Amino acid sequence: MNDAPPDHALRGNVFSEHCPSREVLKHVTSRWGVLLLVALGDGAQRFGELRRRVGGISEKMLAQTLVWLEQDGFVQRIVQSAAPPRVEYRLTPLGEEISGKMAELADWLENNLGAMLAAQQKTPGTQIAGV
Amino acid sequence: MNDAPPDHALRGNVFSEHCPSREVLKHVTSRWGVLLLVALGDGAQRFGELRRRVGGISEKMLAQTLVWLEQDGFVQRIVQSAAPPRVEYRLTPLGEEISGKMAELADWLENNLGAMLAAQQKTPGTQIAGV
DNA sequence: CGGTATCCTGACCGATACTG
DNA sequence: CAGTATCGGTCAGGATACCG
Repeated sequence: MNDAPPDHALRGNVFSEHCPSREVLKHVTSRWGVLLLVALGDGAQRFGELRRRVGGISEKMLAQTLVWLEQDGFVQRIVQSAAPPRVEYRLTPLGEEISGKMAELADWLENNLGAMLAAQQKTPGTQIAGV
Repeated sequence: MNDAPPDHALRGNVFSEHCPSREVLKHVTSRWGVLLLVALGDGAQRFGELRRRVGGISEKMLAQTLVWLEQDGFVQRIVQSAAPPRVEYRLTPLGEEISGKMAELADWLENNLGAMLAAQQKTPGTQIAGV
């Protein structure tokens, strides 16, 4: 098939309230979406592997988030057998791209965590009470 | 005073459930956090400007998200006057970096939106691996 | 203009139990 | 192992009203 759709035919605008890109943005930046995309960047992995790797995720949210990412075209679900259920999740080419970006973000965050924690401890010039 | 070389002294791990990086990640990937960081990438802007630019944001969440970003050290709040209140928000050097990454993400998303919408309309493609 | 405080809803999300 | 179903809590987030 001609799997090169006209990406240029349509351009989103995340600043526009009703742009469909908002929905995708919501999925990839969701609490677990970003972590799953980064984790899958290392290659196809099984349900249980992902569950163990992403600290704190519940089965429900793992399944839910994988569905989102699959529907958006970032992840492909591959059933390898059925006797003992064996399912793998792997990034699509589209998913590889966004995974790379999220990995960059995560990596930068991990490296600069010190600076942020330092910032958090400084006396806020304008503090809002009760936040 | 100069007892702060924290950047390399501490490295986070987003996969770890209780790592403080999770909190920062939550802020920057929050519904409005990513959009505000991208918007502020164009330069310092006022409250009302941001409100108008980011479609759908409420005053409460604008203020709230700005507080988060300020506390994490990404945004600086600058009061220029008090007669007619004039407040500007601008990225710190730290904020510039992460803003750039989020802008890349948003840009990629906008450009590839067509591919994602196409994926969403296809029948869920669970594959039986003949690999 | 640039916020702040309060109330309220809905969704995200976790815990648990159950299925194939 | 890989989920699905259900219940319920917490909290992001919206609406409104008010202040400097």
